[in-house]
Amino acid sequence: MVRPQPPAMSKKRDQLVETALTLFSREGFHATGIDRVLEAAGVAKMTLYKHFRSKEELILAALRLRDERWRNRFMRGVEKRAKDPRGRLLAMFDELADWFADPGFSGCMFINASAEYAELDCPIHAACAEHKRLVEKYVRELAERAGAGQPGAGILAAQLCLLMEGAIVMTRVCPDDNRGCAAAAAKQAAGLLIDHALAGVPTDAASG
Amino acid sequence: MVRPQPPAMSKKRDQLVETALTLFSREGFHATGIDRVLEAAGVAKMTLYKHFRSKEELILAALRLRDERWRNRFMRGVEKRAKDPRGRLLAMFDELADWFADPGFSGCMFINASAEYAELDCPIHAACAEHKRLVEKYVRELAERAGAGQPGAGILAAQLCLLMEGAIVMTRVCPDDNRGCAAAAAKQAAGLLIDHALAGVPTDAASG
DNA sequence: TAACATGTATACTGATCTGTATATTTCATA
DNA sequence: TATGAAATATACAGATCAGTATACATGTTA
Repeated sequence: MVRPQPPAMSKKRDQLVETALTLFSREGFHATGIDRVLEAAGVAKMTLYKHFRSKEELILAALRLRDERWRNRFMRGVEKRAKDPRGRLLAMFDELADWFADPGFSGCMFINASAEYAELDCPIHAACAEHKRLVEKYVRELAERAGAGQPGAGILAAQLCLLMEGAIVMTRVCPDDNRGCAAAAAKQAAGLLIDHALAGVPTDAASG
Repeated sequence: MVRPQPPAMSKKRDQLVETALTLFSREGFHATGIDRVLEAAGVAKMTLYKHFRSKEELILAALRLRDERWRNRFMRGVEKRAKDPRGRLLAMFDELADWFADPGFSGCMFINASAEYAELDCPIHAACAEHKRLVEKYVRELAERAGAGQPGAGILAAQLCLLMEGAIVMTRVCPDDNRGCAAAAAKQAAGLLIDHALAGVPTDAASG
C-alpha cells in the first residue's frame, strides 16, 4: 500500500516548492522559467506536472509555504521579544530589522507577486491580498489586547501596517539608503502612534 | 533641413513611450511584449529599434516620463492644497487619496519595476531607487521649511515616506480593503508625527 | 514474483520572445 | 524634381517559454 498520494507528502514535491520559493523570490516570477526551477531542484519536468497542473499552481504552492513560514517566524519572534501586547507591537519592528539584515532579503514576496499579477481576481494576486489581511489581523489582535478600543485598534493596526509595508518597500528599493534606517524610523514612529492610541491605558494591561 | 534628430522630438517616439508607460504600468514589464506595445502604439518594429537600442531602454524612457509627470503632479497638487510647509506635509496624503481614487490606479510603477528587476546595479532598479530618493528629498525640504531641525527633518521625512509607500502598496495589493482608508489612516498618523516633530515650532512659521 | 506508484529521459509542440536584415514608402525640404 | 531622413512591411533568426507524449527505470508492497 502506498501512503503518500499527491499532492501531499512527496519529497520531490517539497524540493520543487522549496526551489520555486527561492528562485521566484530572488529573480521574479515571469523572469524565472520552469526549466530553471527544475534544474535547480534536480527534478524532471514530468514530475512537476504530475504534482502541479501549471506554473501558476507551483507559484501558489510557493506562496502558501512562504505565507506560513513568514507569519510563523514573525509571530514567534515578536512573542519572544516581548511579553506584553504593547511591547509586542513595538517588537514587530525589531523583527523586521532582523529580516532586512538577512543578506538574502529580497523584499516581500507578496508585494512582488502582486506587482507581476495585477488582476485582482487572479489567484496569485488574491493569495497576496489574503496574506496581508492575515498580517493585519494579527496586528489588530495585538492592539486590542494592548487595550485599544474600537475603532482605535483597527486604525492603529492599519497605521502600523502602513509603516511596516513602507519599511519593507523602501528597504527593497533603496537598500543602501535604508538597510538599517527604515526599520528604526518606523519603530520610532510606531512608538508615538501606540502611545497616542493607548493614552490612558495602564501599562502592561491584562496581557494574553 | 530636418530639425528633430533622434532621440528627441519625434512623434512616433513619443507615442511609443506613452504606450509603454500605460502597458507596463497596467500589465507589468516581463508580461508585456514589445509586439503588444507596437500594436497599441501603431508603430512599426523597426521604428522602435531606431529610437531605442533595446526593450530595457524603452522601459527606462517610460520610467523617466513617469517620474517627471508623477513628481510634477504631486508637488503641484500639494502646493495648491496648502500654502504653509506644515500644511503641505499633510496635504501630501490628500494628494495620494486622489491618486488612489483614479480607476486606472495600478500602484507605484517604480515599486513594481524594482520587484521585477531585482539586481541593484540594473539600470531599471537604479532608476526606481533614484525616484524614491527624489520624492524623499522633496518631503525633507518641506519638513525643513516647516521648521524641523536636523536630524529631525530627515527622520520625519523618512517616516512620512514610509507611511506613503505603505499606503501605496496596501492600496495596490488590497484595493477593496484600503481604497479610501489607507490614505486616511496614513494622514492621521502623519498628523501625529508632524505635531511631534514640530513641537515648539510656531504655527505657519516662515514659509517659502 | 506481480502489481503499482513514483520518478526519469528524451523529444516534441506551438507559441512567444527580443532583436535583425532588407527592401520599400512617405514626405518635407532644398 | 532631387535629396535624405523617417517610417513601414515582411520575413527571419535564435532563444526561451509552458506544457505534452511516450517509453522506461526504480523501489516498495502485497
